[in-house]
Amino acid sequence: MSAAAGSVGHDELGWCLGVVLRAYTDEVGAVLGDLPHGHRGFQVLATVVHGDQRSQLALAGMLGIDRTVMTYLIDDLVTADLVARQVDPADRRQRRIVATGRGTAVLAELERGVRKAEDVALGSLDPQDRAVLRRLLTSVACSLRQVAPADPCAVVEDALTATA
Amino acid sequence: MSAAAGSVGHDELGWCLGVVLRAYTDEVGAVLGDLPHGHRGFQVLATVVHGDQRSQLALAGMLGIDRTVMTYLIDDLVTADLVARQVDPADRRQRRIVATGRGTAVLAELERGVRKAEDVALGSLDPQDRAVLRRLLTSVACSLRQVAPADPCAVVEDALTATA
DNA sequence: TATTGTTATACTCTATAACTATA
DNA sequence: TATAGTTATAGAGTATAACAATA
Repeated sequence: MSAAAGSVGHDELGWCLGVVLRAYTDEVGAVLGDLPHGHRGFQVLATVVHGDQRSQLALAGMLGIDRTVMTYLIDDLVTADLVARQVDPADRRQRRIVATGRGTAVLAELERGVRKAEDVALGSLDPQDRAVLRRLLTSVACSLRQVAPADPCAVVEDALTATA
Repeated sequence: MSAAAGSVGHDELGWCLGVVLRAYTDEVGAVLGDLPHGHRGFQVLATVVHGDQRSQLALAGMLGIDRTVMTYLIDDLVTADLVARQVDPADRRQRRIVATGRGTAVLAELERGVRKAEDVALGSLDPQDRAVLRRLLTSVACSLRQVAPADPCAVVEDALTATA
């Protein structure tokens, strides 16, 4: 039973995920600059702009962030004039989070840089393998979060066509 | 520009990696039980047993853990009688970390459970896609950490043969 | 002088519980 | 009573700097 034979060494999902995620946060962190709360603030902003989940609780569930943390994140995004809180008229307990004009513009700018940073993190793969990896990861993640594969995760099909 | 068209929503590497890593740590955490420091303690133990990097600094570099944290991790693994510190005779500044007999046995047992937990986290993929994802992630991670693809990352080839 | 490991400190992220306002 | 959001607190995880031992 040699070192390369079994489930040993660096063939370990946790190690791989950790290494890649660290590379991602390092690369993306440099792109995001002074955005409040770095890549987590970015994810919140992106979900607000592109997603359909807009209550703080729905955002927290989608991003795997505790609802108590979401309060602070959104506080600082509001202070930075990137998003705003609106009381939901249908249920006055809920706050609908909407992007400001500035927030939408800033996000569009940041997303270009983030996409480049992502490709740097995956730089050792050729474009085809990169697309396959993105597709598989997106599939697993959407399945884990039980996101309807119809709406936002139709992106999976985009990755496929981009590969071909 | 629909939600599914551009680089939007859940087609985002950071979100995918975070979701999958969270699922991994949840599943694996249950398997590891009272192992000191959970999945990080496991990774240290696995690297000690299978890897060839054995100084604390080398372990820290491999696992992306700060060297000051590595001190505490190894302290507790030593207390649990899973590893031991030995002064390197060739360089008395360094400590060589070696597994105890109990550490080796415990790791072998845990690795079976961890492998199952990993497959649970990737459960939505069929076995072939799962192997492809493992192969690509391992490739990226080894490249990022500049691990010699010869020795431990020859596992990549194992994943390929397992796929075929 | 540089490196390995240790210790102390602080900062970020996260988790829990108590509180409010609405339903 | 139950839920959305807030606040306060404590716990992990991590990063920085200062220190001892060794090279």
